[in-house]
Amino acid sequence: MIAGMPPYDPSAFPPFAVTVDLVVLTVRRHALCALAVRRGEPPFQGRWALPGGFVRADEDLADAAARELAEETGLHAQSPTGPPPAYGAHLEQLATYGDPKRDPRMRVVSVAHLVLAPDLPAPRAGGDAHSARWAPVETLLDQDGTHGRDGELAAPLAFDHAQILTDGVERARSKIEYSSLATAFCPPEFTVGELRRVYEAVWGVALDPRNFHRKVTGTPGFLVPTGGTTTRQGGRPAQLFRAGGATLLNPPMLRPEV
Amino acid sequence: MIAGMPPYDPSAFPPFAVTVDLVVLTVRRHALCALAVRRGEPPFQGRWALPGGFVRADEDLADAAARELAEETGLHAQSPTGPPPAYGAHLEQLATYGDPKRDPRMRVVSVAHLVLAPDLPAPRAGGDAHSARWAPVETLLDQDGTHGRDGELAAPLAFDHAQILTDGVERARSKIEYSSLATAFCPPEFTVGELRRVYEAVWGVALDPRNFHRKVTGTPGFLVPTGGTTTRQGGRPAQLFRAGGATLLNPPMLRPEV
DNA sequence: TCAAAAGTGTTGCGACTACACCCATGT
DNA sequence: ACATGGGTGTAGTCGCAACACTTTTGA
Repeated sequence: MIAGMPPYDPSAFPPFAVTVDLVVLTVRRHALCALAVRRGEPPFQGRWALPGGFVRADEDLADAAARELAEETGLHAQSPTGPPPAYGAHLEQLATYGDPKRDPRMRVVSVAHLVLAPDLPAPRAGGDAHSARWAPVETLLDQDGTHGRDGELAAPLAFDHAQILTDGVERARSKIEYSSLATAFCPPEFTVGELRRVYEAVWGVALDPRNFHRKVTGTPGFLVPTGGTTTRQGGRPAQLFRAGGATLLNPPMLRPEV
Repeated sequence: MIAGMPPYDPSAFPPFAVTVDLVVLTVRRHALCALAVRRGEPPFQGRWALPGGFVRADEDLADAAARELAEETGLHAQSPTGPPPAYGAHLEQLATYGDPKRDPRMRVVSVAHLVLAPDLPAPRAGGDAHSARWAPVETLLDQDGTHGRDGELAAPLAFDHAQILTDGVERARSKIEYSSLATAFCPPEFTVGELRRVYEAVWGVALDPRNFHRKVTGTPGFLVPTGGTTTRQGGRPAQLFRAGGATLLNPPMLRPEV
């Protein structure tokens, strides 16, 4: 790049603002939910949006995303490289959105990041967010308010955030197929049934509990038994597991035909 | 994003330059090759780098990438959405690189794009590139010059371009597994054997010709026979095909174990 | 005693691997 | 004739879907 360009001159390139936006996903009450914040000022005042903010002068993109995440949720994010999070969220870069008209005020390029988090207490409205909440992805993307049980959320998301959220959800849906990332939605210790309900919520399908159990316990490195059991789901006590070291699942989990 | 920020003030956010860098891959003489340009000025003067350049003030990121591609190769790129290219390259966003120190002169955020192109005549050193050439990926990433038959290319790529190239190659390797994108490396009409040699070059493995033939011709929408035949590879005449409409392969092509 | 969830066994099927074998051309 | 690559047939294996069945708790 830059080969043959004149020496760097501030007027030689157009001014850009660079931000990070976050698609923070979790599973609550059998539904895939995303973190949304309400905008306190124009444009799109009063509308819901994805959390995010400016990248600072000497801050890497992933650091900016982790900082915004901590400000909004208190979560400590795990960097893209490295083992699955102990009890923190998974963070990875999603995509970059730079349509010249995506922000009416000026040229903003936003590097979207995807976060997968376990079910958390209500988000703390920390930092500069006027209010924040978890909302089912389906509701946030339901632009017509067709399922309008929650009129407050019926309006479409600000900016191009509906597209960003759609892309993030699709990334999450495909990544849990061939990686062990679904465990990022679970608490540190969890049962096979709880993990299965994560897959069912993210994919929006029903899975056979028996075959699912055999598949995940038979995949080396996916799950490690902790020795404990729990009956918090009712019924016969279930073994507790934590995430194993494997990150890539081979063979992958199979998403049923649509 | 931006919720609660003060009204936009040019001094309220740090100045960024935004560029696009291109990982342009093709298959030449049974080897996966990438387009590299030689830098004409510091930093990294004389070193090889990925092609790229500044995003213009009113230009979308994908448009900037397509413009740079045309300037370097004359290729007309196909946008990410839409059917496979007739005879143009496939273009998609790869990832964004924003380490504060990745360019010693100033803060540059680069949105890397991946291009898959058929084998082309020698690149025209158009635009501002002092010189450009195709080089085997293995050579470009061989930082020690261990395979140093080409001393000129032995030095590592400029900036963080070795990382970007590595990421692009890995994306290409995984995407041809579950999509029909390998056809983007082929001319408009091609034989099953030619397509197989693409997979072999990109993955660096040998595939069974008989099973490969059955698999690709048996996947609906992957290949469409044109009716013609060719003997350009020698031996018995082979049917010619063009890329079909399918973009996702189900079941996927299987990459042999490593 | 019953509901609920966990876990195991078994059968059939679809897709793959490996390889034997035939086909049609250029030299 | 023979080398070269194209293309078909077939047997064994692996992994999954489907579902019958047993286990262990709480109410």
